[in-house]
Amino acid sequence: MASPVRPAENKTSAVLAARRSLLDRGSRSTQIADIIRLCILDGEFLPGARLSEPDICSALGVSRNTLREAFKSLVEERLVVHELNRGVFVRVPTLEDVAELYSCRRIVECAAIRGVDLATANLGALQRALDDADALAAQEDWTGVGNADIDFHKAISALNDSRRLDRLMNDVWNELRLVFHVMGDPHTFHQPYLSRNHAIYDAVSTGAVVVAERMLGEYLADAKEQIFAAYALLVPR
Amino acid sequence: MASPVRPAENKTSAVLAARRSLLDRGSRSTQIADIIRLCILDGEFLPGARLSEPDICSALGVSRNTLREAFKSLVEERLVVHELNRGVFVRVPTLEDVAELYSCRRIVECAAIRGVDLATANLGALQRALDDADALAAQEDWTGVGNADIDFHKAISALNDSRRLDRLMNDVWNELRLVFHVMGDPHTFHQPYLSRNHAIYDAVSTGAVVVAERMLGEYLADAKEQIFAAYALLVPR
DNA sequence: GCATATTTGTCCGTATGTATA
DNA sequence: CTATACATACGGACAAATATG
Repeated sequence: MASPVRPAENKTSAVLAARRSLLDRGSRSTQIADIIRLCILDGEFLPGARLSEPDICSALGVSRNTLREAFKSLVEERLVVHELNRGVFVRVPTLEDVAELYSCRRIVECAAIRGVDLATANLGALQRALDDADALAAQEDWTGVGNADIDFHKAISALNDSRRLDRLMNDVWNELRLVFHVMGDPHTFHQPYLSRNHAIYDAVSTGAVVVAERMLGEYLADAKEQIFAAYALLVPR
Repeated sequence: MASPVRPAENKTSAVLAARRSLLDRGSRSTQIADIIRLCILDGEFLPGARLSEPDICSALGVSRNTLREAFKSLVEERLVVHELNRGVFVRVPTLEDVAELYSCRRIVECAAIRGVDLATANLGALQRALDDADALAAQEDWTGVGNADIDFHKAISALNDSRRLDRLMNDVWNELRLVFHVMGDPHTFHQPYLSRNHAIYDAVSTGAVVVAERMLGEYLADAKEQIFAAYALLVPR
């Protein structure tokens, strides 16, 4: 049986490993897409902002071809929109988008709860997200609480055990981040829901899946209503 | 009411209209992606096939840059896979992919049935797909029956009234087409399920959504089992 | 195992069309 | 309306990786 760590063949292996961590992630266009994605999610590029090809090319030191390949990926992820002959812009989600985002959450998260098998399911990620949220709430780090809330609900979706649905929900949360960026102060929205996450977890972990699914459905309906009302004041139509 | 053909303002309008029909669909890379997508779905490029840049460039008369942008979209749609420094290949779905495909179908289609509101829902598309399937079955056009089966189940998903989920399921069906292409004779799988589609429709349209959802769940479990068993003989692992 | 040919990854220059100040 | 800036698309170039004989 192979040892988990092979003896180094020569002194370059460390160097190669270091390069791996940078280059193994894929082609340059993939790396560029990763960088721009982070800038958008962090709010450095806000919804509606134009992503100028010449500016970003010179800033990142890549050619237009490479950048345009990166844009294609981001368009498919719905983080940016491409207007023919006008360029690429960070997406500004519509009210309808918000409604659909919460439809997705309801369908996928509720299906995960409903289908949970306590004999095989690993609830550790849920427990961990709740612990994180509690600790961060004690420090009054509400941004951290918001992120832990997201982790908790991503962990719920992950109970479906489907890489494909994980990817869908990742895209959903990314687009919700755009919504939060439009609304300005994002994470205060999550704080009041912390105790409801605890209640949902308790219900699931004790096998009361029907109760848990109902609570989750109400949670999402309330959250959607709150976001929807606030967002309606900020976007046209 | 506007005439379907507006009076020509000048002689160039016809030329412009002709160009529109080609160009209005988006950038050239988008058009190229559309063409390649159709080739893959039609089985002209089979799973595992390599998509050579020089070959396709010369065949379609576009530059490599444009083609590579098209590839990026198709990668994101999961129709092709990109291997660094090796090129682009039509995806060969794994057994696990098949399982996840049917997980998605179960979750999204069952949610659609469960959430249906007969007061507002439009079941016309379901009825139409069933009528088509019946007519085609009478002609023993089993490929047509298969396509009508797909239409019926896409129409079920569409009851969720979410563009986002429609897109997800479109990608799911595209990937299932890859599975069918690997299996050779695809559409005979659909034929035995025709009567079960009728039963599901009857249950939904009479308001028996709980019954309908159970029947749909069993339908999908059976279909998954059949495909899974056949596919396991054809792909490694 | 090696030398060669092919293919990919990336950049640059440029011509053309489109949008905007 | 003109001028400017920008996006679109092409073709050529070269290094690096891969496939082939």
